[in-house]
Amino acid sequence: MAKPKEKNSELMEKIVSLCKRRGFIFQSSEIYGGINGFWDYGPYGAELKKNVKDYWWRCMTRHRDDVVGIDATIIMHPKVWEASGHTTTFSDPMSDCLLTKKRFRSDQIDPQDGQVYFYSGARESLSGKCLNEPFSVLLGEGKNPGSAEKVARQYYESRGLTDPELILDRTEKVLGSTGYNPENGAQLTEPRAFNLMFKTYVGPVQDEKNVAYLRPETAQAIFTNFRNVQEVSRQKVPFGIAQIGKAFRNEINPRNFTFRSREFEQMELEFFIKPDSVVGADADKEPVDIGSPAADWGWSQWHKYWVEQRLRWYESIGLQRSTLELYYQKKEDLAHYAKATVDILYKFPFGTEELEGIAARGDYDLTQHQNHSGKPMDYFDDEAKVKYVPHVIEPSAGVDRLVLALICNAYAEDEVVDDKGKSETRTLLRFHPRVAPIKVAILPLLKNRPEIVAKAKAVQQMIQPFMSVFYDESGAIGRRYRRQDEVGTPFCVTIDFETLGEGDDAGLKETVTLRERDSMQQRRMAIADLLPYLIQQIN
RNA sequence: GCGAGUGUAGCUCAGUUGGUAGAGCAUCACCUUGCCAAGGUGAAUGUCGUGAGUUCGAGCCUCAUCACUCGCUCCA
Repeated sequence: MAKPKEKNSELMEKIVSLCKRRGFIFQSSEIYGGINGFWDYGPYGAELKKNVKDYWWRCMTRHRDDVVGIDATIIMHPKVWEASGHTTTFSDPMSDCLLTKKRFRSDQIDPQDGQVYFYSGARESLSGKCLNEPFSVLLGEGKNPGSAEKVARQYYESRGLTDPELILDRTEKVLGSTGYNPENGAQLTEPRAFNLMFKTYVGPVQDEKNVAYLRPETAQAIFTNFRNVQEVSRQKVPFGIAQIGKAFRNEINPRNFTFRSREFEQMELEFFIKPDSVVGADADKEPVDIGSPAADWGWSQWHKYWVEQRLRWYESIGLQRSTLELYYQKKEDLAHYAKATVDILYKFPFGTEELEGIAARGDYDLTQHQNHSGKPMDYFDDEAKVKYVPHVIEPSAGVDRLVLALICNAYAEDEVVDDKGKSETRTLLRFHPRVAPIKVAILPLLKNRPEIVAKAKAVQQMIQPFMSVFYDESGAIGRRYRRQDEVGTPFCVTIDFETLGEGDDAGLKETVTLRERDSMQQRRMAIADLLPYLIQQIN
């Protein structure tokens, strides 16, 4: 099994290298040695990411009657995070075993009773070298005292002493201690808080009263704005509020390129629905048509609907269903308030990992904010003539993860055989035209023919207002095609003598060669048809 | 956070037992080139991750630090 893994990490290295080389993704603050968990997007990466966000926004808000968008601040009132539960759940106390270095969540260690052996240090019997480092071991009831000594000796050996003689300070009976490794009795470090939220201070004075946090998710601003938005948009439940924005988490260990970053961007929708009791929904009933919402849908049907909507969306930007996996979170793993959560995973080279989570969260969030703020979050339903706190379905996607998935998915190495029969590798990114950073490259066949160059520039100017265009006149035409392949440009347009009406076939005047990236096929197209064709391809 | 590994030009890497740095590709200019890269000529490029130490002298040795990769851990 080691072999495919190695192959995958090689693939990942090639992708990372391409990202750097062609200007998709750079390490943040690189000239200062970089900073762990932060990444920048270069020219092509920024275009790609922007295309992804724009397309999500278009599909989720503008193309729908029942979703509106907001754009909220990153820093919010600290009570927001108390209500959401992040202040408590995002700071787990952790302790490490001094001997094995294994890490424990302090609140999950079973309390133990027994005798604690306190050592003040140890000395080497041969050299007399002394180490005055205190260490203690908890000996469970009815255990051989020798085992405590054994653990202590191992500890001092790990600190560089050979054949250490223990210096016992004292022993003490304890009850319900969580300060020792339940597996070997070795002392744990003091619990340290692992606060996953970035802390900052509002105002110039750094006082505990001014503490605020950078949001760990964008969703909470949707809940806090629920009443405002519902009123001004004149939306009726069911309806949704969408938002795209930065979020921050002090990840313990950022990994896998941009996949787990400390600063990242989310695309979140909170879709508010009527409680099942109001519509008389049966959670076990399958929706008749998963694509068309019905009046009697409850949380279960809406949840399935959004999973399907999101899958279709991923397909529409080139992530085939075969590259995705659905993970239905197990009951015991669900947060206590969640009714169901489905993760959409992508098969990355480094493993199958989450792109988006679609959670049915009941009325937990609005109720929490209602309780903490004292402001009503309920909604009067004109049709049903009842008041209720809406329930919510939350499709929450990571933009940076998706961008990385799109790059991984697009990366391909083709074997191409040239006319001399020599085979070579063609590296390309098969981006869907919708997300490709450059839509079309304009290439004059020869750069030393002013008429061709002038015509190419005219074509460029015609297209430029409508999409990202790249003009390139340097080097052989084949090389320029390959350069575009490597950044995923779906179309190349070449201007030649025929375009000018100077070729053998005068009928080709005002036509260009349109070369398609994936098939490398070329065809002749009238300049007049070019723009409508391209616009249709990228929308 | 722990353990192991890596860090030399934009990228991939070479650099002998310590003697003030090289290749290929890429880039730029000019020429060439009539549709799938790597033809010619020329040019630019690095405080060898960063900081300290040992040394007459460090890319090479020592320590620290930062970043990346892998494994553990973590992942509301």
